[in-house]
Amino acid sequence: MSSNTLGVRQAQKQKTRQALLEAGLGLLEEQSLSSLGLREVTRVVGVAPAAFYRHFRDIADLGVALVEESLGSLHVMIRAVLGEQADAEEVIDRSVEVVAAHVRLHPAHVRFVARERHGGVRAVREAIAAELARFGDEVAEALATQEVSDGWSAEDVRMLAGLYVDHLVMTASAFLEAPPEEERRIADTARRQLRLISLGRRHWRDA
Amino acid sequence: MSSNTLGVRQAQKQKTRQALLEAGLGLLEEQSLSSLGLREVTRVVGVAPAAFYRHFRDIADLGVALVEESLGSLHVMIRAVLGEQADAEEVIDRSVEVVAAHVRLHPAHVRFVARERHGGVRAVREAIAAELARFGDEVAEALATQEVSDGWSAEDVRMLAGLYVDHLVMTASAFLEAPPEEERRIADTARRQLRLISLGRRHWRDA
DNA sequence: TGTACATCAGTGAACGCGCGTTCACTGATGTAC
DNA sequence: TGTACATCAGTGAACGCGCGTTCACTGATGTAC
Repeated sequence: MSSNTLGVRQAQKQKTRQALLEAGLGLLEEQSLSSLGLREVTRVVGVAPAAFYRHFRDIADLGVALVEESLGSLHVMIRAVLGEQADAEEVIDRSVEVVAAHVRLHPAHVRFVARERHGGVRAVREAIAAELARFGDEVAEALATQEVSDGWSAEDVRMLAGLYVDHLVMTASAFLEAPPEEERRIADTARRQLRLISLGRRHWRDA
Repeated sequence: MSSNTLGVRQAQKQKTRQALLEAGLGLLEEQSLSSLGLREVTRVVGVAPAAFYRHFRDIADLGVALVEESLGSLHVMIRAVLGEQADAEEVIDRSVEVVAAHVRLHPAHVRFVARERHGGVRAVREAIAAELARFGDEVAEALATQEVSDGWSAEDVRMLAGLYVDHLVMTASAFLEAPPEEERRIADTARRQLRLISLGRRHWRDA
């Protein structure tokens, strides 16, 4: 075993773990984490129920792992959008496009986060809250560097970031639940809402 | 049996039905509807499991009944706040107070709506969506009568109403999850967010 | 008011089933020499 | 390179348990006369 590759055993273990995560995510499209069964998950993967315990303490533990997998990618994505110095209108258009694309690419992850954000498993709720708070901090950081934020208190910038994060989650979940023919309408509403928020932002200092 | 009172039998049936709803709501504080068991509910009420079927077809059916109970009262409440012609700042303060009071008074109902809005039971998700859409329509109606909305398209007013409804649900759920000492901070953030939205609203026509 | 019959909310026993967890095990992979 | 031993991911059988649903029933309430 070389130093930079996993041994065959480790690699196989990771593969099984990943398969359990994917099976769980798939089964969660039609139920909540608090009703997901350990045997259901292992049945889909094709391993014995007892094998589950080699990877997770229980289903809640698997849920926490899914949180990291689901929200890890968001950071990079939105920072790329917000980081660019561009016209406000362009940033709004790109943001909504990025959200729509993300939902199309990772529907199960998005559903998982929306569903379990207020779901019945405390550990998972807390993991999502922590991850979204971290995400909000990053958005705030990006917003703070923009000209429009001159003279804003850190608290106010963070409040605005919270508004954006909540709006993002709402929009993503709206894309998810809607039939394809409603996608344009949802994107349009999301853009107008962002435009209104952006307008309020530009007049915040004068108020 | 007189014409305006229920017979003893009907009255007793309603009492049991209500007890089942309350027991279900109580049990949902620590789990999701999709894992709630019919036997759990009847056990709390103290009736035989089979008695459940005299009132609901299954647990999803009980969930739909809980939606109506949970969201029926909102309409009256917020219309009272928005109906008054008052200073924007006053309306914001009163709105946040009303939400905080509602959460304090009906925490279980609020938790239920937040949790099952994106939960694992389709019929309940759809019932909540329909109820919130109806609520959004009412808010839009109230907004349309205000001076600030002069020159707004119906679509734009509805978009703004959606923003308010989502914000309300988010704020209610934030109050719910937070410890008492954070209530002031949450209320403060909610007020500032509403202030920013209100600001964007006032400048919408000029944009 | 009194009687005879109908209704129906709630009972309690029974059913087959899938659940989470435990345990000693197997056999491929890893390590030391 | 070859050998002897250690590790440990996954097995398969077993357990006790609570689940949703069915059914014929009981007895209080309701209705007709």
